[in-house]
Amino acid sequence: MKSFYISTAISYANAAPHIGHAYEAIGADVMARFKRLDGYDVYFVTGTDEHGQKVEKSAQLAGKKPQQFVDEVAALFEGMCRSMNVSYDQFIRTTAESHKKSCQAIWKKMEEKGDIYLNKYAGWYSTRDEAFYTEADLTTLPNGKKISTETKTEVEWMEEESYFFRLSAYTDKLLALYEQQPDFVQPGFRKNEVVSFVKQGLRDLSVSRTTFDWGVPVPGALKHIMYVWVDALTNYITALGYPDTNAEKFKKYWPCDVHLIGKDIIRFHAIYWPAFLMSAGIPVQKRVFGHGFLLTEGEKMSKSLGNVISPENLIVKYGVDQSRYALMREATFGQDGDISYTLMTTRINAELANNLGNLVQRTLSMIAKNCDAKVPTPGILEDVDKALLQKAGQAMLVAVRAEFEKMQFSKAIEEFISVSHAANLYIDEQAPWTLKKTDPARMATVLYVLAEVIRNLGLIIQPFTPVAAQKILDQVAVAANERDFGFIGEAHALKAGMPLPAPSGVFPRIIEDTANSSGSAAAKTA
RNA sequence: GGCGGGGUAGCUCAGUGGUAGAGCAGAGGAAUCAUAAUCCUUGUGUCGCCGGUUCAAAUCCGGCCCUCGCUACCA
Repeated sequence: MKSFYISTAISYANAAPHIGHAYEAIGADVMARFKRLDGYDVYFVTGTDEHGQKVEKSAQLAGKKPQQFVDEVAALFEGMCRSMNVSYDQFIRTTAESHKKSCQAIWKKMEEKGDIYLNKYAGWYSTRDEAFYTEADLTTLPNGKKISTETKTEVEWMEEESYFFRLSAYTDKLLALYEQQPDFVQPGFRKNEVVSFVKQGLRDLSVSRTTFDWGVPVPGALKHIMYVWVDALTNYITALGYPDTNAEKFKKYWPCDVHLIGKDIIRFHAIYWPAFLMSAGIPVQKRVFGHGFLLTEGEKMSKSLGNVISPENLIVKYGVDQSRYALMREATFGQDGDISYTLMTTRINAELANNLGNLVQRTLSMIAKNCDAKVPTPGILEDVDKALLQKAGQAMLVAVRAEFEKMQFSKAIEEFISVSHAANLYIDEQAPWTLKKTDPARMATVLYVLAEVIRNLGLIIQPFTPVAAQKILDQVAVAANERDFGFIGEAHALKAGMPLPAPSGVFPRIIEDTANSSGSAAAKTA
């Protein structure tokens, strides 16, 4: 069985999860579910990045021990994933003992390779910004003092003993990697950015700190704490059992098929991480996909603007499946996307409720009333019937699969929504309510074809709306073990005469409370 | 400043040489099985601006304007 390993970035555990975390987790989940249904042995990892100075400080501010603090934050992230029905196989935390061992092991490998050396890290440091600046970022004032051009804060020259990673030695190897694996960084425009960055030439990377304690100690130099990115990136192999490269999971799933991350951390994943892996003698991952950010009405969400759309609010307003669908549908994955309650409500109503939900409802209720609540017995299929079945069968799977390969989830949705539209058109043209009086046998054929289309649609939507999909499949009496994509298409068509349960609505229309359109409209129950 | 994207119907976008397209929103109609859902019809838009190449340009070339991203050690 082909394997497929997908990871999200591990979320930095200094604050509670927000919609961006949910977006990434759902994107990875949709992909993971698709691959499982499409016959892959999938391993899906998400988790939290719990070390570093910021966590240490946030814990202090909260009056808590760092470990207690991250325990609580990690629980929030895990809870968010569960509430969004994210089917991860492992939730990894960087404070786990196994992870420290893994980090120290990869460090030693890089050291053995000769890529780690001790030196001084020196630069212009702003205490207020907690950041180093390069000469180019600074403005010299008339009095000779230097300030950050952007933040206007004063900087001072700092020197700190630090271990360095010989990143400069990997410039050519990385460029060769991007050349040999054209899809290594996606979307393509991100790859261009990465390549042009690397082409400038890479400087060695400071990979340890001595100014705080909350992290993984450098082996043999305990006052040094590993730079958080060495720590964080290594989670992807810790999760598979590293440093035991003979571990069953490691052998089965590494190299990772896709690291799904936000566009802001592409450099770490597309440059540092493969360099670390090459240094440590570990095969590099196959792909890095940087998704965009969610905006609302063209603006960043922020508490001060009061325009924050939270995962919890989405679930309350729309339900889990609909929220997942709206997020995956509204934005082109890879680019920034604009979401708002207005846009999402419109989308959910137009596509899930009116188009797909109503197709299921109108078909199944006709079958319940006119076909003895059983899968109708079809007569000879006409060309229109065959055409629709074909469109809803293998052809749909092939088209959707092609979009998943590119992680173009919104396009994948368009593919099956167009099938649903075709089915609605077919009903209107065939008018089974008229055939009921003129040609009941033909009516049975039409309703059979529709039920079969609904079966295929129920199968294909599972990655996006897993719960609703199960309800639909239950309503057309599809056995629990016949719900993977191998069952899409005519070879596994519904058997006439199977008794069907009473139909009930799956995707209710969202009724906006006009008095408070941005807040708490309720979904009418079906 | 350098490099790279974009600028097409009210909105989101597709369209890389040959009479401008889709979805949503709006308007009209049909139908009535269904979640006031469905289906059909309906788009005269200076295709950012100026100039050039061509029989022919949204599509190629040059210039300009606007906008977005990247331009290393917080993550």
